[in-house]
Amino acid sequence: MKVAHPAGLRPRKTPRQARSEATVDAIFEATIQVLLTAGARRLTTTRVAERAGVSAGTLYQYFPHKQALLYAVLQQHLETVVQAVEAVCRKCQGQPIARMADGLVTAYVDAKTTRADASRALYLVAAELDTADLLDSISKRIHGATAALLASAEDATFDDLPAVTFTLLAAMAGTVRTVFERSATPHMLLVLRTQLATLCQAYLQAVAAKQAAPPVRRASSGRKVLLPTT
Amino acid sequence: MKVAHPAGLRPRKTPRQARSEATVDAIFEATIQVLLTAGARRLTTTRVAERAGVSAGTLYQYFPHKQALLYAVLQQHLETVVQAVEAVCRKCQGQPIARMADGLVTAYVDAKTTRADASRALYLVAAELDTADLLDSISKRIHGATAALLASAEDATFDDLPAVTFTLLAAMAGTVRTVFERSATPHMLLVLRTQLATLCQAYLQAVAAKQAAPPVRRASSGRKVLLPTT
DNA sequence: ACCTGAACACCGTTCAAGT
DNA sequence: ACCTGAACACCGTTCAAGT
Repeated sequence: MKVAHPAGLRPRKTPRQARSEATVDAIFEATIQVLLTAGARRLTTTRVAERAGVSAGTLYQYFPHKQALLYAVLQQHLETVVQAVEAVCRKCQGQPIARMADGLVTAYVDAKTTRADASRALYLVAAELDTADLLDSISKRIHGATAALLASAEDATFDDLPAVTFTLLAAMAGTVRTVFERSATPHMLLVLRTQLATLCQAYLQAVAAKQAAPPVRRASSGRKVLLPTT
Repeated sequence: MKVAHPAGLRPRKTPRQARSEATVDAIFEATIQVLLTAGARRLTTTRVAERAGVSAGTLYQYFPHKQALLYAVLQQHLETVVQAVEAVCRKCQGQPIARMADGLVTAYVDAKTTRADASRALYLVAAELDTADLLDSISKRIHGATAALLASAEDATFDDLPAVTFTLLAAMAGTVRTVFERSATPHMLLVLRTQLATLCQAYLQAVAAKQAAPPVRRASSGRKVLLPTT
């Protein structure tokens, strides 16, 4: 995958030989390891270089400064999340909004759960970086995919699609983040999955401008019947 | 307000004379100023001391390390938020859930908006700190107040009150945070207020176990009529 | 091409000496 | 009691010298 790097955060040189490629991989892996074992505050370039088995100078041959290194690691992680969201957006095209909400929540939580510890470490690291542009570009891709998904809903249209998409994603991302930042217990993760799905479904149904076809039975109380969280 | 400080983050000494009290105030204010003008990464103890007009040694007389200083500033900000939430929880006792949702969202967003720039700076700073215990204690107070509020709802009860409270708050806090972290435009703030209120109302109505009295008219489509966001 | 490691500037933190 | 500022350890970053 080719990504535009903002000025100053571009890796210093691209490895052209097998040896240097191995070096970069080692530095990369070492960064995650140090992050996980020593924590964000004790992550020093010296420590990373040592763990990767190279000298400090070598590290700086590939990354102009510590920020660029962390940026690269963060970028890889976010790329995983984006691709998971994009995949689910393709998969759920044209389905009812309840299924879309389920799909998005599942994709998002899964993507974070696979490397929950790294996720947590990276949330912390992200703050020490100038990540505005990276987050912007990632957000735009997620926003685009999600807006297209919602527009294709079988049972609803939305008056203000950008605002709805924006809010839905901010709520999802924010809720997941809030939970993961406090090293989530398995129980919290379970609650998160079911409740967040309910929340997203409820929101989408509340702001739906029309329901093209009513494929969802209603309970006598008048409350919505929510699809099961698959 | 008296707050328990976790071991190691306690201010080193309590000012007992007018002179030293002024010193601490100056350090405190200088920290926020440096945070706002220089940013989190360029916030150094030297810079703070300089801006406060004291020597580095003096700063370390009151705070055992940089973390403790930032911790104190963060703590003050969070205290403001908690008190705003607690106030609105008292005010909305016994009202319908739609009004509660509105009240909570308004209180939360207002609390963040009053010092939006400091808020943003502090989100960044929080990551460099060991804030688990502080956030835990703040969360518990907010959770307690909110759970009590929801339990008093005029038109609903909840099967799993802790899970509902937990999710509602994580969604609110997370959404607000996500928006504020990208220096929110006035337009985004407006969208945030209205949409987040809708989202919280929709969620609470979706998980309400019963509606004691139906004071809310229903639209012919079967969708909920949401109370206006005051 | 790629790597090393001594060297430099700067930051967090301390402490003996001042008022 | 409170404050100063020189001093120390450590970290980010560089660069001349090696293979």
